[in-house]
Amino acid sequence: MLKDKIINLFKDAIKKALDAGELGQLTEVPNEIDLDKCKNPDHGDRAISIAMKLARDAKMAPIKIAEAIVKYLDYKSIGSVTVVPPGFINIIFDWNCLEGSLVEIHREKENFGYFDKTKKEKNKILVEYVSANPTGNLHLGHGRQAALGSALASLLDWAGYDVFSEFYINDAGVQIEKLSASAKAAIQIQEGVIPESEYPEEAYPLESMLDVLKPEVYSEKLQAELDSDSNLKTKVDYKTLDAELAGKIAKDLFIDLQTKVLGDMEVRFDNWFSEKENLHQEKDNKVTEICKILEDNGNLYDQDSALWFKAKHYGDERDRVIQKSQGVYTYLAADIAYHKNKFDRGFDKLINIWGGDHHGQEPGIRGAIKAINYDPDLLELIFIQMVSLQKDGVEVKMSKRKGDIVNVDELLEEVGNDALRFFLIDSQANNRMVFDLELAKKQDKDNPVYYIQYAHARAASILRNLSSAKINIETKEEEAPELSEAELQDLEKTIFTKPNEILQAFSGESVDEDSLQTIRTLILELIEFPNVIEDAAEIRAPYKVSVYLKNLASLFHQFYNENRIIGVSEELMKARLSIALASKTVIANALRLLGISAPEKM
RNA sequence: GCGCCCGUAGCUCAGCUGGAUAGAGCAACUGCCUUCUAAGCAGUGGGUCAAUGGUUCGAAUCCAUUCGGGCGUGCCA
Repeated sequence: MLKDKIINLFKDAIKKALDAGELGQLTEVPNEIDLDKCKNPDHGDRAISIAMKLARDAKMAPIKIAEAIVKYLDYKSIGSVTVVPPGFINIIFDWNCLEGSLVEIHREKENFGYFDKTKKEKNKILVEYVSANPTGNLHLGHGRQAALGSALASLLDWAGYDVFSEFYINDAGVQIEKLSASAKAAIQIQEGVIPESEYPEEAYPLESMLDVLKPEVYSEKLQAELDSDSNLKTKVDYKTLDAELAGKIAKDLFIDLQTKVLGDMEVRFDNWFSEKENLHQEKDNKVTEICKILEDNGNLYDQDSALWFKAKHYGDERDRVIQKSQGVYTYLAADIAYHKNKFDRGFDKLINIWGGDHHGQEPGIRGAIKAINYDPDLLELIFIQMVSLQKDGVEVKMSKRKGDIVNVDELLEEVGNDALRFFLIDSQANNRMVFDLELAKKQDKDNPVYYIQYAHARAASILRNLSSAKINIETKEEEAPELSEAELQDLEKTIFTKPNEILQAFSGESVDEDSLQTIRTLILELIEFPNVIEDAAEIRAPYKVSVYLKNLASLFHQFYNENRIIGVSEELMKARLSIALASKTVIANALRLLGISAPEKM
């Protein structure tokens, strides 16, 4: 990568300047040197501000440091540099250098930006996200977690991590009991056994139960259950319906529904981790085991006939109940067991994506991890704040209250996956966001998804048109295509591997300065892609990729408008084509990373 | 009350591990289609970076305090 090359050149220069004793009291080469973008293109392509940062330690004026560094800098292979007060070192790349980077994009194609996994140590990451209870459909909040979580998993994968994604199914405990009561009542209402007025108050919304518990579905499942259970051919008796069975059916239906909705969002997990099956087994119960470990460590105590974990000792604001007085374990107990299980599977890093309203649980789980002698620093929590929906200009707050839920599948149907994912990814996780329904539905330039996809489609259409025959408007005769199929196939070999020829075409033509600057800016942005991935992965921020894409698309449209490709000299055509195709490659890669389609035609 | 998060253009947001003149998109207004997709481009207007103080060569960015908003503060999950 060009960036690494430049940083290394600067490190070498600083080392030489140090050895020559020209950097004052500075004693060592800095570990980190940032390569900054220039806000003003007149300043150059990239800037280094290390001289200002070293000024304090060196006890020298920044500009003197910059001059000393440049004196030893071998910049010939990248271009030219200038030193500007108060101490910026500005870099202007020469064409060959930019061209070399373009060739790299063409060479790597769909792998451009994808980092080698063998180069990273300690790179096994588990990303757990969504983890909705199997007691209802997925609402917009889950949708944001799904979009961001899957985009993050993908981003980390691109950045060279070995990513494993997981959905924790919370299929044990009180919410399942509540689901059972809800499901039983919902079925009995539909069978006329009880009136709707008798639907329990402390139950999940009836409407959401009715969504999955349809007569033809539950009757078949109940009958199947009955048949497998006995040899008697009896009919289902809805009056004596077993709540647990009704709950199990509802749970399975909700898991199926969630799986389908997530699949429609291009969200797939490596593992669906069932709490019930993995932690609450009859034999070798992991939750009781965790309590025993905590007890042996002296981290538990009895009070009011409940078992308490000494969370306060580990930094929480108070102690937490782990087993209620009636003997039931709390959510925390299972969660500790789950985290122990994750650690025991040998990941180097655990990332949990939680709803922002769960942030109060962080000290508790961290404390517990410490209490069972695992390293809480390996656990990273990402909190995703609420999404509110804007409809007809009015903001409707999302909450779990009855009737106020907007489900992901409805949104998917309304705006499509590309727009849904993009909008949900395109903002920082720990900021609340507003989902503008009308904007997401728009299929025009106002909608950033279409704007980006359109850039890709435009690039694709150039390629298509190059190799297809044209009809002359005046003579109505068919003319030969610009490139034959064979030439098109050969494109990469013929125009993309000769670094000294591609961009020189521009200097031979009467290309105006603005157009050249557009091209420079576009190429610089294209080769920025791997850096964007690295930076975004580092701070776990997929939205950086979407922000990058919007900017890149804008630069491409600008380029497209200023530079015709078909109908110019062959030299110029190839030079421009190489840029258009590199753009197509990078846009496609970035969209793929985000789980959004890159259409060839729109 | 305490804890966490947020506050940048009318709206939605970038920029925040300190760097050069604070940027996009939408909305408003003005140009550009006989030429590769106008789902586009070019241009104009729009700011007390919530406020105050501090740190320093330099602060939207870091620190403190204040104000405003959200969430949390259960033997719920």
